[in-house]
Amino acid sequence: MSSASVVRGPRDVAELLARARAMAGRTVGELAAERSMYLPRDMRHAKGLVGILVEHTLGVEARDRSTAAPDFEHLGVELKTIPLDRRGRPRESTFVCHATLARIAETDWERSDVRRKLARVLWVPIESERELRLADRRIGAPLLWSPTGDEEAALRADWEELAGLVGVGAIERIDARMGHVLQLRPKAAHGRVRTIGHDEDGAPIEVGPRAFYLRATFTERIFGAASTLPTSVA
DNA sequence: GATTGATCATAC
DNA sequence: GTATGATCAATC
Repeated sequence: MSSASVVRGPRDVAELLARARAMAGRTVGELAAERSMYLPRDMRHAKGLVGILVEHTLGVEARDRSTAAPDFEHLGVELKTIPLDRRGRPRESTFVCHATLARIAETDWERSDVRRKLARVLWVPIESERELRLADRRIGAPLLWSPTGDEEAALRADWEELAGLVGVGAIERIDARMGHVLQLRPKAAHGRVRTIGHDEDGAPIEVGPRAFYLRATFTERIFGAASTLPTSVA
């Protein structure tokens, strides 16, 4: 494999999986060196960097960002890295997608960005103990996942509750404690960012941008169900 | 220790 | 400025 070359997109899911499996056991430092990517010492300045690195390594191509299409659009597969602790449990919630507050009331679960993104996900675990240097973190075995019937029902219920509240102008009453598996949380470069929402009367109001996230308790079950870990979390 | 709200980097 | 890639850090 030549260094820093652009990786072409995988032809099919089998090729994508083969590439992902080939990454397993390698370190973030190795992958970064191949792609001539600089790794900051401080994780504070490296948020999202491993995600981009894995995208490039697997061949996610530049694409239209104006629609919420999955990373591998022609395969219908979304790529997500997920930080795991030494017990194999997710250390963080998982960003799903931006919430289009002004328009969310016009859609439904079936046509939602959340459902489209999560229809099929290639999870790439990253060994992520806090004290482990970024370059030394290893890539784990990938997992191609689609929601089970129960999982989709849970996602749908949360989405409908949250989107419903946004739709009736009650966004200010939503906080991250809502949602059993799916949350709506702030998502912005900094605290002064504002976007347009609507109040109860349909009048435009300025609110902080929000995004959908999967709770760690939800993603933990995904890995628990398929995991080869010696003990699952009772 | 887990969770919520805030924040950081990059592409366009 | 918006959206995607996430993790940090204050708080519970």
